[in-house]
Amino acid sequence: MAVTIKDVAREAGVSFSTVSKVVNNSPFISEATALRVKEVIERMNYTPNVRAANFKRRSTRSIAFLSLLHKGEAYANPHMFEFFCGVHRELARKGYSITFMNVSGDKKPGDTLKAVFSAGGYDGVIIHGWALNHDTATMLVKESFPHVVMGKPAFESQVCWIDTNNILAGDIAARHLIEGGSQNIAFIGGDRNDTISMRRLSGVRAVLRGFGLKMPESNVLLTDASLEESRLGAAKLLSQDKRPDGIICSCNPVAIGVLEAVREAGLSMPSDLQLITFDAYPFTHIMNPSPTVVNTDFFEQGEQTASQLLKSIKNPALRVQSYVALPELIARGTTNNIL
Amino acid sequence: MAVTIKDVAREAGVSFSTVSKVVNNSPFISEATALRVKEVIERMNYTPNVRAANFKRRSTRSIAFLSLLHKGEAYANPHMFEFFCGVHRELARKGYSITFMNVSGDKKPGDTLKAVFSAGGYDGVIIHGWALNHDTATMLVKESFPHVVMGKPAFESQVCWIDTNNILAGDIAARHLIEGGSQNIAFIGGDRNDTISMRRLSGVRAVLRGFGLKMPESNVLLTDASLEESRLGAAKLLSQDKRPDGIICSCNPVAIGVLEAVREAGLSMPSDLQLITFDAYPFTHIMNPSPTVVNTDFFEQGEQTASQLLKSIKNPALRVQSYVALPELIARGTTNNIL
DNA sequence: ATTACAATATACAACGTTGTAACAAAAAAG
DNA sequence: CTTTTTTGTTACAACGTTGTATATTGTAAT
Repeated sequence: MAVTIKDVAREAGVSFSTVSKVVNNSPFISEATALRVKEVIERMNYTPNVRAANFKRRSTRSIAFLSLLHKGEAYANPHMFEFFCGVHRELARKGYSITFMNVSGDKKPGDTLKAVFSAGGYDGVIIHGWALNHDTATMLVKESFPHVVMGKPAFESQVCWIDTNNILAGDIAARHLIEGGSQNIAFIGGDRNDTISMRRLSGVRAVLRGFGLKMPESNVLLTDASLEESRLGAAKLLSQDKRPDGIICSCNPVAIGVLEAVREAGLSMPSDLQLITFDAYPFTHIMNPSPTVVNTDFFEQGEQTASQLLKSIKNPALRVQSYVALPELIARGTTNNIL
Repeated sequence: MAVTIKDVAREAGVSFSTVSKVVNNSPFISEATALRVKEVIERMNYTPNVRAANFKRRSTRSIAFLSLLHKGEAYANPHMFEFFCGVHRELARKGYSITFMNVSGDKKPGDTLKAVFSAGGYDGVIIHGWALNHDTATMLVKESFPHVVMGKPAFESQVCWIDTNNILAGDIAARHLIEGGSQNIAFIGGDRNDTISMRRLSGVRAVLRGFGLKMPESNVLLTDASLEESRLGAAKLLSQDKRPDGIICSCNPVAIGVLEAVREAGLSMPSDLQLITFDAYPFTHIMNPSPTVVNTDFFEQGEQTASQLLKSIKNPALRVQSYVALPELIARGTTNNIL
């Protein structure tokens, strides 16, 4: 049998309430007693029973992290795990632990989420935007359960979310290409369902308008954002009469496809055309040429998300919907980098 | 106030023990009663209080996943997260949840681990070999706490571990190069502290011996396994008199460095020399040329680890130390792939 | 000396389950 | 018609904390 608070109390000659207070650093305990009790705790090798404490305190000091997860996810989507690392660090710093949950096994959407708040095991939840639909979002709001959604949902909703400013990211990308001399810019990315791609595109469009530049609709390729589709699309674009002198890729698989198409077309970057993409992907920096990117610090965004969640656990009335973590340009080999 | 088991009992006209048994699918309850109680549970929207249940049951049905974690980890080490995904799927299937913990913030090594088993919050632990030293391993064994270590520890120990057979992986790599015609094989990898690299090397050496081939010590480069060091090392190796016609790289950063050196030396693969590496890294398959790899399915290895842990939770006497997940050749563009 | 007031320490009732032992009822055996 | 066995249900004591209300002590002001 493990040593309990009562054993310590008996040994130290105090009541077990006192021991509890010492353990929880209550201010209503004199220095002297605290020291004495701590000595006994140390000597008897006492560790509080978290299960009992959780039960009594009605809080587990732990939050749930919900996301979609498939085999190969860590390779396909490392940004999400980097985000997770950030969340983790911030929560750990504040004494919270974090439980990872997969939504992709749900029979009905929202099953896992329902389990999270009804079961009483968690103080809050961080949920990936992809793992949320309109109904589950409404559920979240109605329960007024502490939460933060990673990524602005595609639909209108009252949930608290945190995201990168993708419109601004598009803005930065377009601006960089224009400064580097591009006039005839193309955009290759995901279709309507890919809201991130759409937001980046809208940022791009706004900048072009501002500079009085036109982007003909034939220069906007919305596909499934896969490597192969992008390669084919880019090849067609590059073979046409007035080929673009700047391409903005909505994400890395697209960029890699486009890079191949450029190589196959025998063109070189950045002299013949510039290319820019989003979210630095591991090892792309050693590619030749290495793509210029507009990057987001997902680790930092995770930290911010966690810190926001803790705030709203303390004050459940808090409602935040905001862009954090400004996107940042990393100029590399596929653009003319004017100072 | 949330609805408790007592409310349900009163409403259903049974004792609250009965409700508990219905909830836990005890066989000592008649079909009829069970049905009636379930109806009330449904109607009153009762969900058991996990905190109370955990406390009483002295089990949380949750396990801890300990690992080293730094900013950028998800990019540098996606295999670990893929492993984690596998662990997660298997545990979720069996109704266990999984809590992620970071060891890198420990003041003294073993602090987090100590918290895991003394605090009584977890039924078992999966710990990364890197996050373990000799002392903490001994602690783990002495506590006889259910655990599995990911990766065979570098030191002798009684802990339960699961790993890929890296000696076999080295064997497969060397064999493939020899079959492709290489006679003068080099190995570039991490130094003595990098046990994975060492095991792969020992597999390589055994095969060469078997084929009666020599690998001069000058062909074995043990560095920090970084991209840059490997590039420099390979460049030197390739400029020497009797340059190797086959290079085995201990991991991907090494391989990428070597690929650069080969390109810079104006050599082409696989005609001038063959190259092989380990653990398929995302997007390397689109590189030109794309490296041949001896791969491990980390997802599957995670699943096996989880399943092993659950077994040893049920039967704490179980002691397993084993290689699972056989390495598998993925022949790509840097080797002569003889059928 | 008495009273007032902090500052500390204690007593003890929760918290919501689960598991065990006790019990009742029905069925089977004598 | 009793006795035994089986099956289904109940009563209730834990589990180890925390927080609140209460008691005790020490110090300062009257």
